[in-house]
Amino acid sequence: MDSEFEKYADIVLPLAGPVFTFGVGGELAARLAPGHGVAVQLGARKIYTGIVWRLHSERPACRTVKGIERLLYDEPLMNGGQMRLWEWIADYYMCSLGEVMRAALPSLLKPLGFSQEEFDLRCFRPRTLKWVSLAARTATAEALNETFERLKRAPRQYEALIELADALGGELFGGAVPARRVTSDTAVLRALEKKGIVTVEEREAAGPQAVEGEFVLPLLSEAQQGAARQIREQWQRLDTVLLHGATGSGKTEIYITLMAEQLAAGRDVLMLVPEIALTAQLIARLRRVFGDRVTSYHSGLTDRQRTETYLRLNRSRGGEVVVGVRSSLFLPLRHLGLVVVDEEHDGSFKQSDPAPRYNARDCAVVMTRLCGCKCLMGSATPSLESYMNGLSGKYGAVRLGERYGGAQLPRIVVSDTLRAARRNERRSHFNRDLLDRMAGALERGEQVMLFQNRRGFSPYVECDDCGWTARCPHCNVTLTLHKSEHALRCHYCGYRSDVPVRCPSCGVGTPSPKGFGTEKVEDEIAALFPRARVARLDRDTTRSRSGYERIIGDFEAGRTDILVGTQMITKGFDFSRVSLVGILNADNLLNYPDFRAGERAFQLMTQVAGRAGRGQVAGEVVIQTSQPAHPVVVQVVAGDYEAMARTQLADRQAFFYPPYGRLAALTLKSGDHARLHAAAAEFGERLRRIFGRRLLGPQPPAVDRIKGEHLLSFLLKIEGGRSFAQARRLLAEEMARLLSDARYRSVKVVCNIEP
DNA sequence: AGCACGCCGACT
DNA sequence: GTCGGCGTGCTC
Repeated sequence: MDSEFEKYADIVLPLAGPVFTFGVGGELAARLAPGHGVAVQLGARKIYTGIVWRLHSERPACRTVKGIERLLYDEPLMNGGQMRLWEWIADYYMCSLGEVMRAALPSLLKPLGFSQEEFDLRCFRPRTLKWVSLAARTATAEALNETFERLKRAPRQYEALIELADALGGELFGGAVPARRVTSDTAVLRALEKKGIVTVEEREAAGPQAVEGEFVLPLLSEAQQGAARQIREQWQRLDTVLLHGATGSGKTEIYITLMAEQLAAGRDVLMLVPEIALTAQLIARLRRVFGDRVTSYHSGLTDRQRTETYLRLNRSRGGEVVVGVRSSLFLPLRHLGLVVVDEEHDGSFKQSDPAPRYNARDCAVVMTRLCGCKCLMGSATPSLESYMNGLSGKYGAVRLGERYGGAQLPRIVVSDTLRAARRNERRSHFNRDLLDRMAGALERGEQVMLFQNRRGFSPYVECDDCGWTARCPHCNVTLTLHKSEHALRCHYCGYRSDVPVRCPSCGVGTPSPKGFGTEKVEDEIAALFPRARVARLDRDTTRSRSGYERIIGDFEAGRTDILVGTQMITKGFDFSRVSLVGILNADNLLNYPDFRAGERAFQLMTQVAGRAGRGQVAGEVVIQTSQPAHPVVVQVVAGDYEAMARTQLADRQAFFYPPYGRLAALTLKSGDHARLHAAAAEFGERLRRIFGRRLLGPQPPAVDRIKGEHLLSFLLKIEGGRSFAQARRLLAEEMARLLSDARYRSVKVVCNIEP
């Protein structure tokens, strides 16, 4: 096998490991190019998909070098810009190219670990259609007439031939039509083929074709036109611009206008959105403007659909509009002119598990350099990182003030839960302030949204006698009660158990639900407003894609009056009949133990508040909290983003948190508690010798046992001005040293860059 | 990812 | 005595 190849190819395989080098021989040597998808054998018998990364003539230093099995597609699966992006991600986020490959390619394009025969079956094959044409010797008027004579005794074939002649019109020779226009019976077709009357060929089913023609662009208000003009101006000097515009100020119309300009120049546009949740309404809107050019890409599609999209875009000649979640960053658009990152502050652009732990928003900025495109970020509540980049001049910054279409910003009321309780103005989890307003809104035929940042019925159950709480056997967390399932569930590992009737600890008391989640809110609201139609939107009710669409559809059409939900309801929905939004418990947003808690609480509350009063009715928002004087609450009420940014940035600066420093979060995991601690102590000591006080930890994270593994974490803060690249290099060296230590074999290390 | 290799527990 | 559990390490 190892007959010394003249050429070698570094192949990226979808594994955590390094690239492997395979030999290139025979006719492949002339055809193979970087970016090509190939099949290679790894180990004794399994076949894997790989990407040709680099061609060279250095024989790797290993015993045997295998040859590449075969080329999978004639065209390379990715272009140079894409390859440089993968490399940047692997370097910056400290992962392998193989891990990037896993995130980047739909799985039909990367079958892995199958036997030869199985592999061929799993490989993507484009859908084909049968096309029929007249065989050469039948393709004249006389020959055809003779053939009809011959077929008198086969009426079905006769009929099919008539259909074919009809469909071909004058073009008897060389013309072809889809087989189903001729006959629906494949036996008839086969008979005709066997007699040599027609020829049948498989043709790849044509994907959607880009349409030409004018776009019907939205009319921009004066403020919007001004913003669009400023963005264009800023793009003269800078690749990335942040558009900071209040909810409902009409950012989407600006995106559309700027997107259209790119399309007119023959370039592609990519629009990144936080979740599929958001895409439906947006896609519909974009389709009204750009028609069939719009393609969506998200996890709700089948693998085949994603693969078809990938391959179609790979061949596209420009003019594509792609709307998608973070992984659409990897789609092979060759003429990328603009990446729009909508709701850029949203945390779901960052993948936290598994590797690559990349942030698609930050990658979009890098892509401006790698692909020569522009980036436009939009948010009503920009991340402090982006805001700061706008201030410092690294990004352009454009502010869009007023609400679109004359709609008023909602009035925000803070309702003190402790005071309400003291005055006996609280029924279960609702202050009278909120209930009265809800009653009013419902009476006027308006809709209400209630936000509770916790799913399930109650986050824990506790014995009233002895204080026992139900806990997960695999994770160090309490189990959440899901009443409709009659089960306790772990939100970390999915463990389920029955709800105990008697306390398993003291055997006397009864465990009762404490705290509240969306399910309980739904229950109680239904009891308090028996005539209202209540629905719930969270991860539990949207397991199935149809569930999600039904709930949203019902609410949109007014078949539901009150919608209770988690973060899911905060994102970009445009329901014109919602006049009241309630934030049921702002406390657990404000008290979240994280340096971003303040920023996130502001963003979340502002985003939820933005759901109210988007139509003609004025909107109102009620925030229930025990800390009405909390600065973040005050800033939300005043709609004062800048004040929030000032106070939060002051805190960040004092402790070198982003944007004044960069973070790497390290987590050590092991089933063996003692070994974990020993490894962490040693690892920590070595890192501290390098990084000094820039290293925090080891400390147990908020949840220090997940799926039976104990966790310890470190946080590395590299202040601005110090080389983060150098820090990552040193960190990688220490991680490698820890991994190679035989004593700590069972310990795993996860590194999350800019968590 | 898959698989072979290797070292400790309940069975024919 | 062996079958088999999964922890560990390697695959060009």
